[in-house]
Amino acid sequence: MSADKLECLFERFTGDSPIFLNHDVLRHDFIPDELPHREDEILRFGEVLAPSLRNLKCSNLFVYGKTGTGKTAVARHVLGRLYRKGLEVGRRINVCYINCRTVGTEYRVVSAMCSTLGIKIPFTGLATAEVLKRFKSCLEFLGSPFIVVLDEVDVLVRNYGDGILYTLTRINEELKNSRLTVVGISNDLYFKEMLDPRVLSSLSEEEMVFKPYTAEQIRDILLQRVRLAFRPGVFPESTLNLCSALAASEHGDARRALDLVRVAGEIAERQGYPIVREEHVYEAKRKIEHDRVFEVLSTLPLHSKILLYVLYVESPHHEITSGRLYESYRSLCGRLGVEVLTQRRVSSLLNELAMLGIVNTQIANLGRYGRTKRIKIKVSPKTLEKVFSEDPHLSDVFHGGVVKGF
DNA sequence: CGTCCACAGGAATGACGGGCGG
DNA sequence: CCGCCCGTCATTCCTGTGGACG
Repeated sequence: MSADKLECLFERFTGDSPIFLNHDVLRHDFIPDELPHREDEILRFGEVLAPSLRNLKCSNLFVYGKTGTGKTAVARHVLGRLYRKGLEVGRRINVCYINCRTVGTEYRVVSAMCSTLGIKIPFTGLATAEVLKRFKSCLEFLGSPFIVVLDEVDVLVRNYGDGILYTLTRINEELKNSRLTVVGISNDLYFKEMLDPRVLSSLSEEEMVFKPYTAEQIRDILLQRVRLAFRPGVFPESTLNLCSALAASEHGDARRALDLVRVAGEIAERQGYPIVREEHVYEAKRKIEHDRVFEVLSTLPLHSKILLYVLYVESPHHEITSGRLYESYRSLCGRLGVEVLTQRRVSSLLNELAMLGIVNTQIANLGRYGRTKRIKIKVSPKTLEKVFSEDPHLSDVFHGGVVKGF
């Protein structure tokens, strides 16, 4: 790119955007003042948590519904309002939102709870029980209510069991001055079956179900955001309708709908169009899918990437058995000068890849010829190639063109 | 009809980097 | 500084399994 073109590019970003008024309202972490078609849910949520304003124990709450049905937005909205109301009447209400997919382990959940109280916790080195002890004594000292929202709590329970939930729901028995309320949010409707009955009964003192949005409801949501986000006349109705229709066909996921709107706008802006057209939406759809997968893949641990590389080379379109995969994996590790993990470990990594939806696996019994797992990759070669070429360990092998024959 | 293949996946254990209290 | 404990990631050891083969 010549310097002049670059200058042009920069110049376009120095002035106000011809497309966007406020790009931020389309981001995931933006919580609008009004959530269309979730008024009832907000009230219910508020009813359950309001007693904290009197420093009373609230019922624990369990929320479930598919992705993009507004669970997180409602929770954060109510939490924010409650917190501000607390300030207004001079009562400290500790609110803590935790996404268990990002936070990941019991230890990190408890330390996140500590950090909303202002306690610094080292990222390793302490027993979880010790961190919990500090949390309890600090909360007891403050004497104020604490509300913790565990978003995607099913992920945590699947990996670590329901021990932490059991501890958290019983913690009130040891607190004299303060109250802990647990709100669990789950995408998985069958999550309840993983819970110990005692945990289930105390966690779901109150329950809410979020239904998917209909196409019309998604349209309303988009309309609200589009008005805030774009300059007048930039985002035509036909484009908006297309976005709602595409999202509604994907189980009424409002988040995906907003992604479509945002990315379509970005594409239009980058290409210098004065309005966002339907073709930009289709392009946005492709880009989102690609970016999502790429993001997941590129943050994978090295050995998982090596496994993907083997799958990419050996059988981009067909299945491979776990035994053959492991053999190829070993030889590639040798070539890369990387230590080789055991078969057992590789098996676990493979299960993680399957969980992420990157590969399909299926156990196959071949009778006399043993039992194996058939593995098939689900990611497009193009995305994989991009991941490999950007990985410091794999780019050499990949760029060297020595794709076959290791 | 029993055997036995070639793995799956659970449990126990170890190495490592790190914080804590004394 | 030391001895101890922790969480995490990996290894080692192990039992389990469905069906083609003999």
